[in-house]
Amino acid sequence: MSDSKNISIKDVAKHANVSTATVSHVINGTRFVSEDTKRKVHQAMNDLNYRINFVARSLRSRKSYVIAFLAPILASETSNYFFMSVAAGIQSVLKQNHYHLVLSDSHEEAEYEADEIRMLGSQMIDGLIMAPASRELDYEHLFGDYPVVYLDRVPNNSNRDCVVVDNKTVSKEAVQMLIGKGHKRIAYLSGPNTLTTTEERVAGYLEALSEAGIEAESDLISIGEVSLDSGYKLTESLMRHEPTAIFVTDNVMAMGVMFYMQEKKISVPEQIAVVAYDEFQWTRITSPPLTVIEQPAFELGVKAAEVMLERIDNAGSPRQEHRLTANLVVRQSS
Amino acid sequence: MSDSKNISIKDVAKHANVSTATVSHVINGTRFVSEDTKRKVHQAMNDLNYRINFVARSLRSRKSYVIAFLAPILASETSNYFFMSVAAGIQSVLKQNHYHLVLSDSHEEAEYEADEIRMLGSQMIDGLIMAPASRELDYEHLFGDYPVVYLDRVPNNSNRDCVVVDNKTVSKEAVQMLIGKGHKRIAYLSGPNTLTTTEERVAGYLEALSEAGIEAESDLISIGEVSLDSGYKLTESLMRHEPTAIFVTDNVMAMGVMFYMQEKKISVPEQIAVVAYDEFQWTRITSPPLTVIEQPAFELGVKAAEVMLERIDNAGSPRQEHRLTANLVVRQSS
DNA sequence: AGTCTGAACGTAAACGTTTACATGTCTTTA
DNA sequence: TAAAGACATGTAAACGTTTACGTTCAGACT
Repeated sequence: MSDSKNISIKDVAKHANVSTATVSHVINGTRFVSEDTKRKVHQAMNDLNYRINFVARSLRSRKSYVIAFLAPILASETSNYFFMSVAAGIQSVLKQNHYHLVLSDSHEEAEYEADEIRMLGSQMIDGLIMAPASRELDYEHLFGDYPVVYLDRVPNNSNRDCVVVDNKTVSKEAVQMLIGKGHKRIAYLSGPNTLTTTEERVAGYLEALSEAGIEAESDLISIGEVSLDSGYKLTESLMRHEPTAIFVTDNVMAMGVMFYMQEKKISVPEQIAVVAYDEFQWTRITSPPLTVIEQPAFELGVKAAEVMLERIDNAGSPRQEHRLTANLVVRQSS
Repeated sequence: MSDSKNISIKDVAKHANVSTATVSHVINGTRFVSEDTKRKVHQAMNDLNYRINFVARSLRSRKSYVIAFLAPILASETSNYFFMSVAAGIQSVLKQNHYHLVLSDSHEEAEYEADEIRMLGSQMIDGLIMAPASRELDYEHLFGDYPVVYLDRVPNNSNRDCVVVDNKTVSKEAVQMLIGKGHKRIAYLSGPNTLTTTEERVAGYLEALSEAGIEAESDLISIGEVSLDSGYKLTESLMRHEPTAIFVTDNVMAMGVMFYMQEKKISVPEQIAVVAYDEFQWTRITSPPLTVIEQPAFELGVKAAEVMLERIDNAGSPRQEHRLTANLVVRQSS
C-alpha cells in the first residue's frame, strides 16, 4: 500500500516550494506559470502520489461534473434494454466532456422516483436527465436548482428542454403497413397512458385506422402494466376478439405476446401478425424474426446529453425540444 | 421558481434561532435534541426549502456515499446484458443503504478502463466494484485509497475481495450433457483468455472431454474478440472442422453463432447443437429456444455490494472470496 | 532617479458541512 | 446552600480546493 495519509494540494505546494494557488493553477491551466515551476510542481505531485480531491473542488467551484440519469432502467424483471442504450448514448458524450454519470432507477413508480430525486439532493449533480414515470405529476418542487432535461417522455405543462421520439408518425406508419397487407382487425397493446409515449402511439394507431375508414374497436385496444406477465394476460383477452394483427408498443410486453403465441401454438404471421417496439439484436433471431419499430435510443441519449451540456453552459438560452424519428423495420412477423 | 440563492445550514440555524451544530444534529440524528427545537428546525428547513449539500458533507465527513461500478456495461454494440443485471443487483442493495451508484464503462479495453479509474480520482467514491478487462494488468497503482472488490473476474495475484461465478463446474456440466447426448466433436467458442472467466470455462470443457476419453482438438477451440461479428466469423471457421455441437461462452458471441446458423440454414439442433451462456427472457423465444448457462447475475451484484459495504464498515476484516454457482438450463437447442 | 508596466507568483477568504470541545441551566444530593 | 451531575445547546476549527486581490521584482521609459 502507499501512504495512507491523504495528500493535499498544500503538501504538494510545500514540497515544491510554491503556493497552493500556483499548484492549483498548474493543475487547471488557469493562469500562466513558468515552465520551471510547472516542472517542480509536477515533480512534487508525482513524488507524493497526489490525487485531486474532486469533492473539495466541487464544493468551492460549485460544479460537480456529475449528471444523473433517472429512468426505469435497472429493474431486473421488467428489464427495459431501451433505456440502457439511452444510457450508453448519454455516457458517450459525457465522457468526452469529463463528466460522470450516475444512474438512478425509478422502477417506473412515482414514489421510487421522488425518492431518488430527493436522494440526489443539491450540489451533488450538475444536471438531471430523466424519463418521468408519469406525465401527470408535478416534479418541479422536487428538483434542486440544476437543469433538467426530459427524455423520451414529457410531463404536462413542462417548459423544460426535452428530447423525445416522434412516436405518432412511426406508429401510424406501422399500422398503415398492416392495413396495406389486408389487416382490418388490428389490436393495440401498450403500457399505461400516464406516459406521453403511449398517448402518441395510440394516436398514430387511431389516425391510421380512421384514414383507412376502419372503425376503432375498444375491445381491440388494451392498455396495462408494463411487464411480461401483463403482456401475456392482455394478449389472452385480446385474442378473444379475434384480431388478425397485434401492435404492441413495448418490448417487455412484446415478450409476453410472443410467449403466448408460442405456448398456444399460434403461428406468426400466418395466424396473426405482430409488430413490436424497439430493435435489439435478438429480435432478429426470434421465431419468427420480429417486425419492429426501431427507436434511436443511443442517439436519444446523445442528444439529451448534448442539450444538457449546452444548458449548463448557457442557462438563459431558449428552450430546446428535439423530436427524433423512429424507423419501421419490416421482418417476417408481419 | 424558488429562491435562486442557495440556502445553507447557517440560514436555517438563523431562522430557527439555534446553532448550526443543532441543525446538523437534527438532520443526522447524531445527538439528542428536544422535540421543541426539532420542530423549529424542521419548520425552518421547510420555510426556506433547505436542501442538504452532499458535497460539503462529503468533504468534511470524508464519506461520499457513492460506489462506482466499472465494467464493459454500456457499450452499445457489444451490449452485454449480463452486466446490466449485475448493476441492478448492486443498485438494489446500495439504495437500501443510501448509497449512490455511478456507472463507468470500460469498453473491455485496458486503456479506457485506466482512464475511468483515474477520472474517479480520490474522495469522490467510497468504493469501486469492477470487472477488470484483463487479468494480467496491475491495477493497484491506479486505485485511490478506497476499497475495491472484483466482480466476475479477478486479476492475477490480487488479494482483494472478490465475488465470481463458478464457471468451471457448470461448463463441465454443460459439456458432459452434450457428451451424454452422443456428441463427440464439440466446439468451444469464447472471448479472449485474458479474462479469468474464459480460463475457467475452457478448463471445464477440457476436463469433461478428457474424463470422457475424448481427445481435445485445437481446431475445435476458438478464442476471439467479444462481439457479434467476431462470433459470426469464428463460427464460420469452426464449421469447417465439422463439429456436431458448439459451446459458446458469451451471449454476445452467441448471437453471432445464431445468425450464422440462420443465414446458412443450418438447423439447430438437428445439424448442430448449441449451448450458450447467460439466460435472458429472449433466449426462450429464439428459434429454437436456447440451452443456456444461467449465471446468477443479479445475485452477483447483490453479493458484491454487500461485501463492499462490509469492507467499508470494517477495513481490517479478512478477505472475502465468494463463488456463486451457475445453472444449466436445457432447452431445444441442444 | 523616479515612475510605470508586465510577468510571475503568493495570501487568505470563501464553499457548507461535521464534530471536538465548551457552556449554561436545571435538578439532585449531602 | 454549594457541589455535582444530567441535559440541552453553542463555538469554532477543520475538510481541500478555487480565486479575488496583493505583492514582488526586473526592466523600460521619462
